[in-house]
Amino acid sequence: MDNRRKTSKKREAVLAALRAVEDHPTAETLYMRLKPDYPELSLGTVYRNLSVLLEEGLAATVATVDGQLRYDGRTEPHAHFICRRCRRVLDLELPDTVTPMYRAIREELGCAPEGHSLNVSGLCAACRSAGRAGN
Amino acid sequence: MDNRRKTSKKREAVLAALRAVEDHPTAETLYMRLKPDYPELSLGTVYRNLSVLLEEGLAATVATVDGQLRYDGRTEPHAHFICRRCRRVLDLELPDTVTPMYRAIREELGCAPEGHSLNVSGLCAACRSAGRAGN
DNA sequence: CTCTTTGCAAAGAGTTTGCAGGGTG
DNA sequence: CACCCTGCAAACTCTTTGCAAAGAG
Repeated sequence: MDNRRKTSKKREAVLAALRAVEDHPTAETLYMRLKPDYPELSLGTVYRNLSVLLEEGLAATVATVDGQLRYDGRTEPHAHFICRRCRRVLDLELPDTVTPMYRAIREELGCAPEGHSLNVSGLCAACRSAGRAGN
Repeated sequence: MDNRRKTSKKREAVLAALRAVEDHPTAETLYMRLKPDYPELSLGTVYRNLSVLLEEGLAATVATVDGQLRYDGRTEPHAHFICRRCRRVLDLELPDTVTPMYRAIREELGCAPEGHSLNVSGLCAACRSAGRAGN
């Protein structure tokens, strides 16, 4: 067996599309964005390539929102804000509270932390001002 | 329309089962645990009752692990440790770093935080000692 | 009695997978 | 030219939903 990975235009396109945007798209959103430029692209290929990118550490998952996985092209650890109204996912830049937390977990529980995800939910700024009336 | 909620043995049982355990079961796990005592129970009812309990704030969701939603009977905010090997979800007692974080989010981004979830992943203590050889 | 809850089974939705053909090294 | 990657569509899995019957107030 060979197992070496070959370069693929589609995979590069998926990664580029993921990195090009600030939002945290679903597989289907990525598919729809790429479709105009790659008319023969199929949704299955997007899923397959996303899973390869995750495996290679070039992409990450944020969370499952409304039953759909959200992907992220940024792999440095950072937190997210998930709006309960528009369902947008925003990046949060927060000071690092992780290092001491990891040490505490290791020492008190004997677990070996390797990564984490911090998602804050609520109403984003846009929805706050838009929605004074409803909700 | 009436809309008043009626008490239901099944719903109480679901909540009790959720509170009885330290783990963070899936709907199906709960179903299998309850089945011996409620032989006529159906999986759909578990799902329906879980969603009612979430709505009433009596239960919470932790995260989607391997495509299945994990539920939690504890509703005070707390963090979780998700083992990448045995897929167990453990409670973490961490000092509160949230209050200042919420304020920062509100002031810098204009978002209104309402809740959050913090999940740390890695190897749990049991898997660490068990798995010296593999993985 | 009225409205909610339930069992059952079918429908939905997101994701994965098998296969035959095309692409890359 | 060996093996990976892709399109297509079917298969899978988790969750939701419609309906008629049972249960609660």
